[in-house]
Amino acid sequence: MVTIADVAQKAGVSISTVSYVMSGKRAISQDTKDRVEAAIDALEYRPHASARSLASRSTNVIGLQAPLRSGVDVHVVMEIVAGVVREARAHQYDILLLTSDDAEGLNRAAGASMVDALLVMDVESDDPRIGALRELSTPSVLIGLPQGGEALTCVDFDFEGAGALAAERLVERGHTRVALLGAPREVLDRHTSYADRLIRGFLGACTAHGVIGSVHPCPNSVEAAEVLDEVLAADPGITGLLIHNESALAHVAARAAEIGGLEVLALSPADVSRTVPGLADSIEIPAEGIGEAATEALFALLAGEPTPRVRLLPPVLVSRRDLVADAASPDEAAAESA
Amino acid sequence: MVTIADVAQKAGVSISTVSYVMSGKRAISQDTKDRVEAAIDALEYRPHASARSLASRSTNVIGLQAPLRSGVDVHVVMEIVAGVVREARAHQYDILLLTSDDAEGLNRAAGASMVDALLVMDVESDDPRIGALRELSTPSVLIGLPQGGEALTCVDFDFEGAGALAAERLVERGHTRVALLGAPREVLDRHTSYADRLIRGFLGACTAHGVIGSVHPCPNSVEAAEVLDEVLAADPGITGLLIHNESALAHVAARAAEIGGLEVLALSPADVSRTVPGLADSIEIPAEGIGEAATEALFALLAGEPTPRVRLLPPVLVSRRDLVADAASPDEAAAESA
DNA sequence: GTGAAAGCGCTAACAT
DNA sequence: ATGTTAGCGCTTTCAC
Repeated sequence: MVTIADVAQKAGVSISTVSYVMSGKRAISQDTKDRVEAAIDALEYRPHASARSLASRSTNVIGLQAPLRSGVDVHVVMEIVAGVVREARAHQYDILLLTSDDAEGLNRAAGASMVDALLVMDVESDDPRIGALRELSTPSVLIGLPQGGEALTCVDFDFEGAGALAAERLVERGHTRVALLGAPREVLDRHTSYADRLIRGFLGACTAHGVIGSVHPCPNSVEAAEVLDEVLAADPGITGLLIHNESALAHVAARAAEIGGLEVLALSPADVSRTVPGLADSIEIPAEGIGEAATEALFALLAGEPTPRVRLLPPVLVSRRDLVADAASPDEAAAESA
Repeated sequence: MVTIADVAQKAGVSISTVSYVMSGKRAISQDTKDRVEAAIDALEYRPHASARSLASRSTNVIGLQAPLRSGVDVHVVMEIVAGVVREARAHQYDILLLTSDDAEGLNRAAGASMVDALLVMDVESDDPRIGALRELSTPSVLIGLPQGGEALTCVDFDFEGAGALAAERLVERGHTRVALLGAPREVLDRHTSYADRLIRGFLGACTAHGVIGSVHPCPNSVEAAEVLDEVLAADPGITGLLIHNESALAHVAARAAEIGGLEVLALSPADVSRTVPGLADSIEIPAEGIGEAATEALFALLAGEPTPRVRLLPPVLVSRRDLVADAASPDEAAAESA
């Protein structure tokens, strides 16, 4: 293995000079710098990550707890992770995917100094990890917005606002009875932060506008279509729907088209809703943007820069026409909707 | 921060004794061991990962390159990763999710001694990373089975066998013209290893049995149903179908049911095909098992144990009846099909 | 502008 | 059965 001493020797300088050339933490003559860099290239020197982190007390690694369990919208999770990864790479950081998704996993990673910071996904409204994070001196960001989490930095999509926006839109279009077909029962039962907030926003706006809104769990499968049947059987007056379930979306939309007289709004990543016919407007979940924003916030924390304790990405209503235009020419459509 | 010296002092022993108590690498009297363990608990001591890895020359971290790009079956990727994570945790390893998915990313992780081993997903038939891995002394396992990859350890599902099994099954059921609706065009164009092998197995068996088989790329959306229309328009004699595309599956199956006279076989994770009605038999992709098997192989390599250079998980045909029974009572059905 | 050397916290010889 | 100590490869004072 090539060490910094090998580089120093080859360049005819001291070890510390090599270190300073790499870090740029002190002025180096151009000549020396050139020789050192030549030696680094020639030897294909790669600093030993552990040695560096032991000496510098930082790892350039972010710990990430991501939900690999079932029930979650797999697409959304993947895109969030992709956003995290992209932003991390831009800062020369790597991602440690923590293998245990509880509070102990966070303590372990932080306690063993494996990471500089922690990113926690899929936070539940009352999550035991929140307490653990608060005790830790390791900076952290939650992707989600739990009840007692206000002491921590939280980044997420504004699900409450999205629920309200959807309800208002349906009201605007003349519907007086509306329903939210949401996550599967297991996710609702777990009181996943986003599901709770979406429901709150949706029902709140319904109440505010004096329309009747209802919420229904929805399985991740074709049976979702049957849920729609049941919902309509129970209340045939329902004409406006909001679907927040990636795997159910196409099935429910298809069934709604068969039935007729229904307006279906989707809440999903743009690339998912774009492929589903029969939708009216849709609200985009900027999944990759969430991952990016959360990671940005983490770096701000790490840099000691001021960061808002809560950042919610705003919901945007996209009309079906724009969605189609989007697919044809992304740039124009983006400019238009801006 | 609590260090090993703090523990040693509190327990009244030397630091090496503490180290040996933790590693179990030499005999320690029960009394000493008790005192050390008490001190560790009392101080909540966590060994510094970098210090340990610098001294021991191993990190207890596996580097993973996972495809976060589009086109792949997101479910399958997530389940494979879940399998990797589970198996890694069982061995006290963590996962470093590499943020660049090229050969340089592998060189960087290995060169900087960030990982003890590498796991590479989504390998293409002719992948530049194969050469990079071969140069590296870091052990690695590919999830996939590329052309020139035989020098490396490869673990995957036997897609070629699955293609053949599917074709044979369709032949058995009397079909003489069969079609494979597979991955989206972008995946086929990339010559992703699994797509290539599936096609080879499917068409090979067709030829062997003297039936006419064809292969069609399939978009990840409802338009998949239209692909089916086109395929049948081009050759109305086709009566047997194999679908290998998670997001297209439900749509194609639904359209096939409308059309009638078709037999649809699915190749997908069990929990996906289970939710789709109208399927005949299905072949399960044991996604989590792939991740597990690959990680097992990696640990065998790490331990210097002999490992087969190629391990392919065998395809199993599951009849629709068992799928349904499965959902009702997993244990019984498992026993039955065993 | 550069070098020497003292750690960072641990493991694993080499002691006894 | 336990202790002493020399590194592991780097960063960062201090010194010039």
